[in-house]
Amino acid sequence: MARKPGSRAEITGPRLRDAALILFARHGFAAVSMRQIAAEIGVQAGALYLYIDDKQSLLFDLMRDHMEALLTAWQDSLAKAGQGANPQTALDRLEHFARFHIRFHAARRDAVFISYMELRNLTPDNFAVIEGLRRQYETELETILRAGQAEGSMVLPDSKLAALAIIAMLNGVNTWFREGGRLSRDRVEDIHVDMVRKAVTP
Amino acid sequence: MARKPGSRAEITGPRLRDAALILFARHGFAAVSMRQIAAEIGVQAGALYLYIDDKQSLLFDLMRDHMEALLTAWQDSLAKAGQGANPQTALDRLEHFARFHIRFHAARRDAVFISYMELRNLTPDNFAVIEGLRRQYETELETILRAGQAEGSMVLPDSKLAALAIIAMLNGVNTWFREGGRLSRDRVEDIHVDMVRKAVTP
DNA sequence: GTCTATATACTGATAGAC
DNA sequence: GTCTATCAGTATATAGAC
Repeated sequence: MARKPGSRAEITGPRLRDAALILFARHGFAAVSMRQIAAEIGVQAGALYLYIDDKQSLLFDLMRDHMEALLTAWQDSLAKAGQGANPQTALDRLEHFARFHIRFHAARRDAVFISYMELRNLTPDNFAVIEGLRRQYETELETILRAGQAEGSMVLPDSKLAALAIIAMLNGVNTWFREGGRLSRDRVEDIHVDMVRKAVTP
Repeated sequence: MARKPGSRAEITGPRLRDAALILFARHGFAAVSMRQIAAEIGVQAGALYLYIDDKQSLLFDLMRDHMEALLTAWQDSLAKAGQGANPQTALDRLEHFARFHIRFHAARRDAVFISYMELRNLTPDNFAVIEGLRRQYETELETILRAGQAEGSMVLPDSKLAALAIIAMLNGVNTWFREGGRLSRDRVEDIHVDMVRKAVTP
């Protein structure tokens, strides 16, 4: 009996992706071998190729899944916020975005890390796809900033640049925040929301 | 004659570091082979080991040199600004820091990239050294922010967190700014300075 | 579905000729 | 100072047994 007792195909695939995500985030895509991933989930290296085409498409799938989950979660969050009867101001929507961004990314640190750090390990075609998804997300914020300018509640010399700067600031949280540290997640969120609001108001 | 005509030891060492910096930034430390670096500067792989101990210490040296250059340049910039007779407000010093940060980093994109991205490829000992230098730099900004609070010109719930958030925002410039793009470097600088000032003022 | 075994190529680093 | 040659180890990916 070659098949290991208790082996189950329907869970090996997801476990492979989970293990790869963690290992890529920790050591980097190029530094992780297929053998390491296989060892992590208790199979031989050859068995991985039942679930993936090659190492490159494994990385690409992880990044695409993350970006699509991000965009979907944002749309869901928007829809939920829109259910209330009262219309939101652009500043409220900016705060909503900032809190969503910090929370979503804090819950998926490994995927975030990979999606920003391993872009250069994608083939040009795969890079273009991920880059497109990232732009889509940036545009969501930019739309809010433009609305704020139209309202007059925000003053921004360049809404595209402001969007990038705000996302960069919010992403910073991901590089150093640890649950259980000096500041609670809520406190970190509040402080960032405050700085972001002030940065865009007259 | 084994030695290549025109070979000069005094320039091969620096050329090795320059080539490694570019290749590591472009493809990642783990993805770059010693042979690639050697090919880039026109020598054989074995010859590299006349100038470095091993691949790890090559990475470490690049990162340490960058961080030390950053700290030295900041001290120089501070000294130059201090030569004027009039004392600077904390907000002026914050603006000075922001402009210095953007300019210094824009001029050394590859070194910056490596120093943030390849931390996980350092041995624990080497990591601790680089981390210490990075903290030193963060403390420079934090000192300015504390002075602003003492003056009353700034309102910050947490100066350490504010320092990290500001640096994160300023670092964002490095990931997308290209000379000759839609916005000039001065314009990008001005917009960031404006947002940073507003983010910390009451 | 997973195993073992293997093909082919490349890795970092060293030894010794010149 | 740089070369060639090489070592021992590892890489991705595949073939075929069970």
